[in-house]
Amino acid sequence: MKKLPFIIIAGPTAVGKSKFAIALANEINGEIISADSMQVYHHMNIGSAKILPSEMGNIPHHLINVLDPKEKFDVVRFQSMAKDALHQIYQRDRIPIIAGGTGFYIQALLYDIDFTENKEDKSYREYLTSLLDEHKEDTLYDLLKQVDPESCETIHKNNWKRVIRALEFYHLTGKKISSHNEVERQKESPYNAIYFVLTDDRSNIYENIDVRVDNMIQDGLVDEVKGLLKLGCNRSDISMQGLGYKEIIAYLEHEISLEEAIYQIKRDTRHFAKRQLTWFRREKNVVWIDKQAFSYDEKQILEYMKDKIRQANIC
RNA sequence: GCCCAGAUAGCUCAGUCGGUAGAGCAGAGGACUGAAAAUCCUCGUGUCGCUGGUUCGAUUCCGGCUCUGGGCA
Repeated sequence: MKKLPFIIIAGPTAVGKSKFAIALANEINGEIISADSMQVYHHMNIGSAKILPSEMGNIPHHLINVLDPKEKFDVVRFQSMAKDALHQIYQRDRIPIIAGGTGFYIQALLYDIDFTENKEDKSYREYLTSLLDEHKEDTLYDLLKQVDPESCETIHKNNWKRVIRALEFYHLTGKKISSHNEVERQKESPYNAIYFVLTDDRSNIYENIDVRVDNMIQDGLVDEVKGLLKLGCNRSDISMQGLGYKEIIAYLEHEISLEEAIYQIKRDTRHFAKRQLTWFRREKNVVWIDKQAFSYDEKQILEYMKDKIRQANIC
């Protein structure tokens, strides 16, 4: 049975992924699935650097503007929504192009990682978090040592989110997350995929970020955040943990100056871009596209992508 | 013009009771399998402003100079 086609265009923030995704979609009869944890939300246009409907051409975009900012969004939800979108696209006999910067989400979809094992248990997570609040992180780590010592070898003591998740996983399934991960890691993708990572000279990426953040402020980021607060959003919402949102909230609550908020957004976005690159570097079989190596010639880059897609016999 | 305080890593600064120096931030690398725009780990040699002097030895003490703040005229 022939595997289904699956094209990924990833890369750090502000390299211009969406533009290439649209251009490619036009040429190969594609539709775009966004792999972005913030662009899924309504009312978060400026800070998430969402493309405007007018920029989408006639290309259908999935997973953009589909959730209320009060709603939770995570890998599992992404995976299930993205799979729905995939089925629709295959039914129309078109090619899915997964575009975005959230490597974790892309991985979950590409390898069809299994997350279905358990339901949620809020009270247990709350209990674990309360240990943290009482500064009993040693107790937390000791719990994990008893239950899943292998995980303690890979999860650092200070990484409380992962320590809590590992404990939670054991609590809910009676199995070690370390062995679960071991199994999932072996998985081969069910798709006939090609994984492009668009990149650029580091200093150019950083410059683009600075310019982009300044533009966001000019375009009214502060008002956008004010509006979100009026809708009832607050710091505890996942959506409000996004870059540009948490800092502006801190500014609006008089914790920092606007100047400081802008500085932090730029700095943290730079850190984020760096982390994204770390992720893609360790991903296997990635086709790197350094814009500089193509002298920033978009046509040339597009041709290169099409060649690679043909060579890989994707479509 | 005079007085005072500074001058040390890209930035902000600490320190060396004289034996050539260290934090935070920035920056770099890494991890990540139900918060991922999240969370976490690792990495610090630089004419210690310039120039004389004292000393076995000065970035550290003393003098002069330059620059930067602040004050007095």
